[in-house]
Amino acid sequence: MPELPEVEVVRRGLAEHVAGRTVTGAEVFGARVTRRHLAGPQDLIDRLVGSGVASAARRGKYLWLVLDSPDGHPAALVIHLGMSGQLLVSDPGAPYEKHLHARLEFADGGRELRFVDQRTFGGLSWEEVDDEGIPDPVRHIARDPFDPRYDAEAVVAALRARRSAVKRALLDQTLVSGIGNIYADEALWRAGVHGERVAATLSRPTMRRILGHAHEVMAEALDQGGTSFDALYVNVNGASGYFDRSLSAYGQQGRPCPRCGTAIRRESFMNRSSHSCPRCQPKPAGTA
DNA sequence: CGTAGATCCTGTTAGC
DNA sequence: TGCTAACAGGATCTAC
Repeated sequence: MPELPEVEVVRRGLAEHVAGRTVTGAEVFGARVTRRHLAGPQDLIDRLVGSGVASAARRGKYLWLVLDSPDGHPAALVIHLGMSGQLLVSDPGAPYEKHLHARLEFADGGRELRFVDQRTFGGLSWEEVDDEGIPDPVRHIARDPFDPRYDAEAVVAALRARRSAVKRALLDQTLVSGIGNIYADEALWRAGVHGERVAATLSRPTMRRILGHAHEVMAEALDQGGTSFDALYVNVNGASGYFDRSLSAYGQQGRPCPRCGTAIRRESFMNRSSHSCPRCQPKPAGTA
């Protein structure tokens, strides 16, 4: 599942393969993938064709291509991969993938960019950007731990202001971005904190430690090219990452905790699965 | 505003 | 063997 490290791997692929090129053709299949582009697929195509791609940017799990539009107004093609979205750099004429939703052709006639998404939780939209270069729908997303202007102490305070479970707070992209279910479970395991503890009841140092582990585990995953275990996530060349071999808690139910040997448990929380060590991460009192 | 829960989607897997 | 149900989960929406 694409969380920050996986999205960053894709961003780097776009910077390498797409930046500096000019869009000369675009095709969108179906309307769902452009549902966030309210003016519809044809309007999106019209805006893209003729635009130059200046660079590839990211905040949290949001990704965008910075465009040099013909009219000179700063704009971006915002891409969210959702759960199963992939960006592929493909040879023109390669057979269409089953869940191909959009493709972009470039002036140099080289490899094209394809958006493939099995579940279509992801999508594409053309957006104006503000004077800091942030596209409209990304403005409410908090800075992620890799942002040079990330303020760890401010995030600690924001999380500790919440009365909800600390895992829910970690997954709230308006407080800190980039963390999804996998890295939330891993960070909480490393910190030895159960995700159902109320955020506001955790000490400042504990919250600092959880966030530090989140940053650290995502950095390690990025080094290994991201996490993937069902081939849904791939980078722009179609290759998967290897970080799933390094997971300690997520998806490890029944396996021994790498720290104490107790079997990792799996629980349902927020309509998702949560994984933790019963010994290292005791549940707070009063939870079933 | 904060909080909690439902919802979108489809391929794969578990269980009867 | 063949069917149904559960499962994966990021972001948004609704209700309170």
